[in-house]
Amino acid sequence: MPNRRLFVTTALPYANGPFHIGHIMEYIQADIWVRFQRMQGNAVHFVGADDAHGAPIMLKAEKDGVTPEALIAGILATRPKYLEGFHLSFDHWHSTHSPENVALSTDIYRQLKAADLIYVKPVEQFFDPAKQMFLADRYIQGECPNCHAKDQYADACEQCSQVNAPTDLINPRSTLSGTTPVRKTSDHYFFKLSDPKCVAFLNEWIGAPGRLQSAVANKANEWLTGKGDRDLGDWDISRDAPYFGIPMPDAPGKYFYVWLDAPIGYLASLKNYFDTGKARKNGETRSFEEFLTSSDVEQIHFIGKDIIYFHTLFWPAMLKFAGRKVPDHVYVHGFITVSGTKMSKSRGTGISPLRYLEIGMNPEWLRYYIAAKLNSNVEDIDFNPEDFIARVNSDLVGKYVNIASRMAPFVARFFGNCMPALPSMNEDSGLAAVAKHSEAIRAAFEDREFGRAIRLTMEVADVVNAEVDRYKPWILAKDAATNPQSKDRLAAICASTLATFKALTLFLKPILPALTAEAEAYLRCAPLQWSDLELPVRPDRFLPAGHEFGTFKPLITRVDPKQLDALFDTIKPDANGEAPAHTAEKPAEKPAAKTTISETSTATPTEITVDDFAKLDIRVAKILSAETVEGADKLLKLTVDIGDSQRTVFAGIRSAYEPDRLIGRLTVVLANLKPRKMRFGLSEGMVLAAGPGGSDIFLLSPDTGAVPGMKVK
RNA sequence: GGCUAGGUAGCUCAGCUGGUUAGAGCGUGGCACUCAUAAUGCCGAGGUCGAGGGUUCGAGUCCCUCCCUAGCCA
Repeated sequence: MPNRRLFVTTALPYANGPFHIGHIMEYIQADIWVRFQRMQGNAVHFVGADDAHGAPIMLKAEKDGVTPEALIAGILATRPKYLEGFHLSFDHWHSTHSPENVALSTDIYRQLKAADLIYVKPVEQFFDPAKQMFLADRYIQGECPNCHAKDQYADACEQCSQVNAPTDLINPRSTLSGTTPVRKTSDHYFFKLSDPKCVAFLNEWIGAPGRLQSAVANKANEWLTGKGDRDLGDWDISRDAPYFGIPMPDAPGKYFYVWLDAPIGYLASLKNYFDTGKARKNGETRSFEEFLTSSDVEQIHFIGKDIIYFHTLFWPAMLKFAGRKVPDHVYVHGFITVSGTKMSKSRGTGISPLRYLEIGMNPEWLRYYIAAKLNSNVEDIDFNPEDFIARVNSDLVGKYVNIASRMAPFVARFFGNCMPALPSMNEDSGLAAVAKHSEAIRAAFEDREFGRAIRLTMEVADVVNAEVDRYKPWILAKDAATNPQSKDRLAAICASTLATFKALTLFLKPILPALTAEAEAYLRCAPLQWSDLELPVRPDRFLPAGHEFGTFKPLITRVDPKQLDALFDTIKPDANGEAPAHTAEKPAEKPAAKTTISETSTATPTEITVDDFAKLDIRVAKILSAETVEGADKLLKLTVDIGDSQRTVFAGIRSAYEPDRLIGRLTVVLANLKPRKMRFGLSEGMVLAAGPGGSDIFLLSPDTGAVPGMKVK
């Protein structure tokens, strides 16, 4: 019988694009914890789902010329290759756009209404007459009333950082249609979070010892008590048609705000998991409703720090007053940065998890590295390429795998590839270190202190490597065939080391499922469970004498710095087709300046399809003018004719070309590169050139006969 | 601006309820070893613990002020 029954979720990713590294980090964190729980013999039901509703998806689908359903189905189809690729052991993956979610959302809403926590209030908002829809703040731009900066969104102005209401903006316009929005009133439905019974409940829920990390509880409390500069407000849960979402019952033309049905998607996914029989296969015989209402089930959500508000206030309150089970824990993590810079999808920085897999990098390297940096705090972690290489290569290859690797030849040669008997256990042996640390390692996993778990595990590895050095088995091997004393000592060190290796394999198993499966194959043991390691360690039971090993083969390869170059070299455009702001003119400025490891990049770019290539609008262009740029010693400002229009392009070719020589000549330009604002003006494309830089830069030219505007294909 | 966190060796991070000369890994300098995926072991250098006050017999650890970083403000 399992000791604990856990219902574990990760935050639902928005279905308007593929996973980014932040999603993968969260899933790795949750997956390690889940695998650890399973190794403890606990029953875990680990589910995820796509968050598929809301205006952004509706609008993106419209832009792409597809239905929202087709858009989210396409995204849903991309999920498995990531989940499998990074060994993420979800038991089920579903979508908020599902019958289960409609039923659950509707039901929960009705319960909240019955509990007298829903009311209607007219709200005046901007309305786009062209699109016939209300506009969320992010779709309105205008002039800042304070500093008069143009094209500012409501909220904080980029120039003067004054916070503006959308209705304060001067000359507001809809970014969807470009028209001037009008004010319009409509009824909105509100969830009465400020109701005393909600507040009382949340106070108790947030304050329950051990429920939330202390920093999270502090923050939630601050919101709850209005200790910041704003009181606790009620929650607007309706949106007017047109909206891609779940229709509200008894309210024609109204839909649930996406954030209402999104967390309910946790339950919808679980329900589908039950209804399709997967829960039963996973050992849970009760029905969905029975399971969820039973007090022995722990409901645990892993989320990022950006969505604490929803998960510590609305979500528990909704569940509570809909008469449902409330979350037992919400575990919050920070963001992942890359070389100290914040990840940005639109700027194309960060690491593409797909590219990571495509260029053949081992997913367990990333799992290990992320685990090594994670703790239970809400702290950002940084992906540092040099650090990544050092940790993975020295810990996994140099320490852990090396232990088996240096013993395997002796065992095969002198002991028939079988475990020798372990005569006695020294104070400073690897196994003594195992005994000393195993409980702390277990506790660290439980507490999501993965960095500590790894530190302690590597301490054991250090001890056993030192032990091998003291015994010097390579010297013993010289006369072990004829000298029984040497052979005994050799047996002792082999046995101690291999038993320790097995324990290390167990410790690393939640983090490195595939690698440790290989190690288990070498050890010829059943899948390791935490209970295999009884304390005090009994080598005769943990790894008995006479047990035969498999053939040892290298378990993992080292990270090649060139792979990291390849990872950062060509950052793929994201699903929106937005290319990263790479421009030919400033090769030295790209992040690779910090992230390049090897001097010469010989990375092989991944294959792309014809469709990928078709996204590039490469054209023949005629250079109409060329001039130097004041204050930029590498740049030339070019005006080019690309057939249907003229463009200004800044190109970093000054070191190789005199401006006068360029005027009138033909070259090749990437015309649909996202315009980039530079200090000297807007660059609206990229001139294509080859060469390492300096005086060795060579502009491309078409053969005679080409005219400006011709597309390269 | 208010609030919540964080600022410890070149890098990444530990330091529990205050207690002797502040730790680890990586990197780095030297030595040893050669079984092992040039892996391993030993020795060393390297920190005014963001700054300044205060409490205390004693503070990285508690209190106050300030500086910097990240995030939240629905």
